[in-house]
Amino acid sequence: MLHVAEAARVSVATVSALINGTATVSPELSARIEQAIRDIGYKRNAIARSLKMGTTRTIGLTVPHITNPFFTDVVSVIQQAFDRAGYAVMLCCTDEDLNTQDDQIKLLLDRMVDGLIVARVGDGALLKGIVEDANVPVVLLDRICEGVDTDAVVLDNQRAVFDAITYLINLGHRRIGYITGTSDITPMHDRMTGYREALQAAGLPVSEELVRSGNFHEIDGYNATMQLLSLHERPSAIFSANNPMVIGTMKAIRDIGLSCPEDISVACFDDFPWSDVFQPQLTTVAQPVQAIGEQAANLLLDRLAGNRDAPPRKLVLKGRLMIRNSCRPLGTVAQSLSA
Amino acid sequence: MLHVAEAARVSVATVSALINGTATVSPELSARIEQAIRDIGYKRNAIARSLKMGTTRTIGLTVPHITNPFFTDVVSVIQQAFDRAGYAVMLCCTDEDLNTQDDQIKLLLDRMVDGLIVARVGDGALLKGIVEDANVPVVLLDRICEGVDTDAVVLDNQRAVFDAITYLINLGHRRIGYITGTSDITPMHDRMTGYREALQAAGLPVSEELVRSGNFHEIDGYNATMQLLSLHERPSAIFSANNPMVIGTMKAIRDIGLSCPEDISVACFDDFPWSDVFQPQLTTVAQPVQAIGEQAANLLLDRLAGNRDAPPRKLVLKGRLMIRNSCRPLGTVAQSLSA
DNA sequence: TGACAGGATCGAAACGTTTAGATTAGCGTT
DNA sequence: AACGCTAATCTAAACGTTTCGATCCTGTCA
Repeated sequence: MLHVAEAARVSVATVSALINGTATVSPELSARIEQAIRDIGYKRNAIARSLKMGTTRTIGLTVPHITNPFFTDVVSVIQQAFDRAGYAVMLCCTDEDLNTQDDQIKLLLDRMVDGLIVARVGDGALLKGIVEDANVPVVLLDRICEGVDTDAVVLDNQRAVFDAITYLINLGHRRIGYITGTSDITPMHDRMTGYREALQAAGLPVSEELVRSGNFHEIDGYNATMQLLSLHERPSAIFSANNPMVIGTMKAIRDIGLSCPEDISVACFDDFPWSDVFQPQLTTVAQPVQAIGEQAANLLLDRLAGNRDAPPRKLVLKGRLMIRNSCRPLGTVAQSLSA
Repeated sequence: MLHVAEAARVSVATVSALINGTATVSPELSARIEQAIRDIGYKRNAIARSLKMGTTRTIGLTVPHITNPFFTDVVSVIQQAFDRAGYAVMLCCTDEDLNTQDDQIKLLLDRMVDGLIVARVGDGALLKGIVEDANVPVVLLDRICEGVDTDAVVLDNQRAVFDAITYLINLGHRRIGYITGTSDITPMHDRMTGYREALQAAGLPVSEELVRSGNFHEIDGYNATMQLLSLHERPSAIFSANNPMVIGTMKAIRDIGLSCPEDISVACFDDFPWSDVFQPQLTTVAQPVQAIGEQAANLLLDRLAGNRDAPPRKLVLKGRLMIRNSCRPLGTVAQSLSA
């Protein structure tokens, strides 16, 4: 900018005034300055501007795994929303690791992001500190934190799983295997609650041997399924509470020589774009990814627009059971239901 | 930092020296400073540091669509690599739009990213300017630019498609539909060349009616497939040169009442994690995503480490044909091959 | 004609760092 | 006792903006 000012024979203050439109500058100086800008190829340095203004027009976004299609979609929506609003987004993947998450959030804060959208991992102790220090607005995505009072958009996980399990029960399934992620995050906890409640509501026992947990990866789903399938009395259906893990479930079923839905029914949380075109067409609980992403972006943009003091808002969206053909009715349906 | 300095009764220079280890500071001052840092909860402002140092330890990454599984995976790998190296990554999705891409790259440069990884869109005129102005190192990903002389990592697209089409031909297919993306980017161009050459090598005609192009989205694949399937003499196999479009292809096949591979064989570019577990198990050309991401990251990290003057390096990796069960041999194989 | 309002322009401080160079203190040599 | 050397510390400028308040000019009005 100094060079521009010199070339146009004006002060830097005038250049700044013209660029930002913060004061009127005469036509002739404007012309000179604009010419100089073109000649020099000047571009305003956003870092210097950020330092002075105290705002970076950048937000931080952390998710556990970007390869999980649910997060992929949400990230995509959020990215677009902030792009439209003229914000850049720094993306971090925490790989479901608490320390990684802490490091990344610190890194983002060091870089003076204006806001944070976090699909958190672990117990959120650091997050609590951040929110309370209240330097930047943060919105929680998908997963909320007990002690942390801030904006959030989540799914009614309990209800969604309740409905899915109830659907399986109505098909005649009595032994329903359940594969969960680590239970220290709310969605996994709530989904598990939905599972238990559905069984209880149907008067069925909750057998611990039917519940397995893994760390969200395909391999974990594979191992969990292997265990379920080698039970003395194996389940007739399996519900996987997480999207990548269900791939592992399907591989395990294949490797053990069974087929779905003939030998075993499968349903899972989170939809895939290809669910209704490959066989078996998976019955899933679809999250409204578009809405989730947009709402999260809107909540944060609203705070960034200056609405800092409004009380925390918590949006709870509804999942939708997408019934396809990966779950089959058991022969005993009629009797079981009438029993 | 000023506050820390005051609290510890030292100068800011000493605080800086201690934090960065750029000079020795006596044990007693160190203790006082560290205490003050803890008391105040001081965190270094990365923006101010960036301004002074001229480096942000942030890189920009632009891809056309993050929801394309190929890019999802590559982004994930790149993100991890830079995370390990202490860099943040700003992610932009250009949505296959040239103007969007230009805007985003400008935005990234304004923010003084230290480097750029670009899976480009369009003819790359702006990119050429950027690379030539040589302020920041850029590595091209997946797609190269004619006039732009910079680091790049790409696939041998031509060979990969040549092999895939040859495979179909060996199965006995003679009319092979081909669905491409817009041909202004190198991979699409090269893949198309591979298609033509494979046909020519087998002495088959290249019929323009069998070639359809779309804009990379599922719906484009759907429409293109619909057109191919309504041809007077419809193809016995379809190859989709892009990953999301093949979903559209499968939907079109389903909607028209055909099935794969019984009525029509399908293969495509880019692998899916679930390819070998759902039916039909798609035959695909798998790109080495892990290697691509790592190589791209390494090329850029090497430049960032100071190796600015080395000549541009272009890495060409090989695809791998993953043969599954979505392509069936035609009855006429024996005769055709011996003919 | 002189005072003054108002618009255009400018000078300089500030944002929070890093760092070159100056200063100081301590200590062994001669 | 004077000297020089080294290590520790400090002062102040610089990075590229924004912005407050000051200055300058022009024209209007009494």
